[in-house]
Amino acid sequence: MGVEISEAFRLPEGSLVKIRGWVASKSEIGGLIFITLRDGTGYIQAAGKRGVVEEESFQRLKEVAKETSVEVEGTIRIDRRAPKGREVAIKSLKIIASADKWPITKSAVKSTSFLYDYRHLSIRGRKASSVIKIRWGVIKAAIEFFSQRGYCLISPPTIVQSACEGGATLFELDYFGQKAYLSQSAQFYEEAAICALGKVFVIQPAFRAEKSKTPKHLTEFWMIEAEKAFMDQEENMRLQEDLITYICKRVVEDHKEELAVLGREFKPPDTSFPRVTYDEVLKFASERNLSFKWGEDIPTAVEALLSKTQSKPFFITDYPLSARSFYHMTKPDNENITLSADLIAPEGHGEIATGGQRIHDYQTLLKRIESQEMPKENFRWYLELRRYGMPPHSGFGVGVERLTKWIAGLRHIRAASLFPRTPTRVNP
RNA sequence: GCCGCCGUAGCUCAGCGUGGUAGAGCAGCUGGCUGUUAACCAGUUGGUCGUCGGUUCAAGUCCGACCGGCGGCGCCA
Repeated sequence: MGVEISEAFRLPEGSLVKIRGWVASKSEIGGLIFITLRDGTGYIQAAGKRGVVEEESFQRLKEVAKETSVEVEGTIRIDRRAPKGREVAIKSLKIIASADKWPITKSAVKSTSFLYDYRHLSIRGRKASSVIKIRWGVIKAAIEFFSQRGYCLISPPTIVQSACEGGATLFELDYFGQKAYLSQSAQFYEEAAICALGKVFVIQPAFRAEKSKTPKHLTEFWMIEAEKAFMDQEENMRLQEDLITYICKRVVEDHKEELAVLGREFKPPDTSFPRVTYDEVLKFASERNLSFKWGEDIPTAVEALLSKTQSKPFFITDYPLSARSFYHMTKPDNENITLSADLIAPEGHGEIATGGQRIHDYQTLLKRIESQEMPKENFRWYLELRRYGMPPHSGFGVGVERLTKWIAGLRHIRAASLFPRTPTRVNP
């Protein structure tokens, strides 16, 4: 019976095993051939000695190329010379599917563009696959978190006509002759759903047609979003703290090995993240000759510098309305400042979440849409929600790949995506 | 959208300043090696020098345009 490699590490010495996997590496020393097998659960060395291996199998072993898929039968042997002190002593080897010359070489790993041109193959690498597993850990933990708190997962459409963010960054498509767009956020649909379900969350892709060539932008990325009725901005920030803290803790518990492969020493933050107001950031910037105008978005350099002074995530609160989308509620005592916050990761990783309290009053929202000269007809249903008992409510969105980038300590967000979509890359 | 850098073998790069018949390492292939961990040793295959145009007796090298990628900014999440 076949065993997985992770299981083979738990079996006693001498166990007869059959392992199916791919040849991750090979080295030949005369009548002794080593192959490293990989099956998605782990790596194990298999050693074939002439005379011990059946002769036909030994010939196949000599010919086998990197990334061939094989079935190896042999016995577990404890041997300190083997990686992790254990290997399979090969008795026989079957070739399941042969492989051409493998293009991902030692020098190829130096070339970002080559690795992403060959992403369909380079994801087999130890580091690439570890990141994908960590990303799964992030999503899995988020599902656990919301599930424990009684949130309902909803799956809104990603083909939409109303834009949550600015219209300039929408991917337009022809929907049987009508204009439609790829969704930038599920937020509007969550707002509709909370009046049916109370508290909801979403895990699905979002699309932004921004030609942003930075280490933290993808044109297609996944968001974890949540929205809750009767929740104010204060409770909203606490919810984000709890979520991020939970995810970090769970990923560290479940993915020690993957983090080690990446050389990442990650300490999960304890709860209660610092809060900095927009005005304090402005002051921080002007003290360092990086000043910007009140009302503008915070420049990358300022955010990065601030982020490097922190050891855990922190909120930037009280953003000016001019730097925010139309639906944000403003403070009761200042209509120029929104009840919203960005959550910034430390070590210069930058923004990982944004949240805020939404306008729940019909007239206020109508005035806001009109004052920003937005196409009212596209927001008809969104506005209409405010005529049928819409309570105060808040929510937020976390970028899955940005969170993964921080936890895994990645230099670029594209490494957190299986097949990243960036302004210069839509294939493979 | 703006600024900068780069396109030469499957990969990483040298060659370009001062124009004159294309180089190295890695990978592959062949042979050797019974404990490799980025193995080692010997041999060897492999080229539309991104594309188009210009200058010149002659262009990988000089000039122009374009295309592609990377890094950063802006915009944004």
